[in-house]
Amino acid sequence: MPELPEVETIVRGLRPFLIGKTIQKAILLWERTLVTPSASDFVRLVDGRTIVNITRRAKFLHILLSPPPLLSLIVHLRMSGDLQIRSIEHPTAPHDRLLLHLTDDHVLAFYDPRKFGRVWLVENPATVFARLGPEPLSEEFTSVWLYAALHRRHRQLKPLLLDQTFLAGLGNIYTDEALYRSRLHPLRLSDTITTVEAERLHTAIRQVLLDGITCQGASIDRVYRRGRFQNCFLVYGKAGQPCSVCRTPIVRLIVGQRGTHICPNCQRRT
DNA sequence: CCTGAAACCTGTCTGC
DNA sequence: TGCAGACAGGTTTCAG
Repeated sequence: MPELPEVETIVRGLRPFLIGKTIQKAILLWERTLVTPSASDFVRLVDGRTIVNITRRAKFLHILLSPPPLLSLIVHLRMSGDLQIRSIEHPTAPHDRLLLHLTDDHVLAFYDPRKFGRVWLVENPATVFARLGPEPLSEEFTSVWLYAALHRRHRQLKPLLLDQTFLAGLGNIYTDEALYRSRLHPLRLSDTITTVEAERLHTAIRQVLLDGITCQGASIDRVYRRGRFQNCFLVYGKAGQPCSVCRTPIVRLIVGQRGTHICPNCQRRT
């Protein structure tokens, strides 16, 4: 489900509600959701801890638990995950995988129909984030960095942009939209991108993510319902519909096993 | 190093 | 109506 803008929206929504709340009891409903530690250690370690902050790194949510030494509760929503606040009258729903009962009679539920989502509880969050590339909305991500990084590799553009060790936060939708906005073909080899093209791609990536956040993400199925960025898609899910620039029908192809949407006229391979 | 395929899962939609 | 098949916003692992 969620890419960077959706996760950012969820974090911003949860932050004012969760900060200051204390965990009274944890219930793990699907064992494989928890990467580390063991279920019994997890339940024991979070019990009685207070949420002091919640932030985002790439597509991970990072919930900080006091007292010191602080523990990091890290969540990746993968394809279908969501974090939802439940009232004590309706504390669970089908597909809930982890419940955190809070002392104010609310429940923080990790809801995840496809069971791909994962949770970590660690002392050092860097162990989970170790391999991630830069944040695309940070100052570290510049067009100069992007050009150099593209030329250090020899890979198809789209799978490279989806690689979280290269750049952290893009997913299938925002990659297609960024490539379309920068008029680059998803199969272009990364080391053939010119300086001007890298500048265009850099601008498009940042702009599409910022637009997504402004719209509070995109809602495509019933899992994530908050956003309206789906109304602004120019290519994703638009196969057969006319390109907004040249009216050529949008084409759907498969790149790196992922559905990929392009304007075959605006996004030439050579 | 790079690519593609398969695996992890469940739900929804389409077409016969 | 029933059923097979395709498809879904992600990531990891493995073979070539």
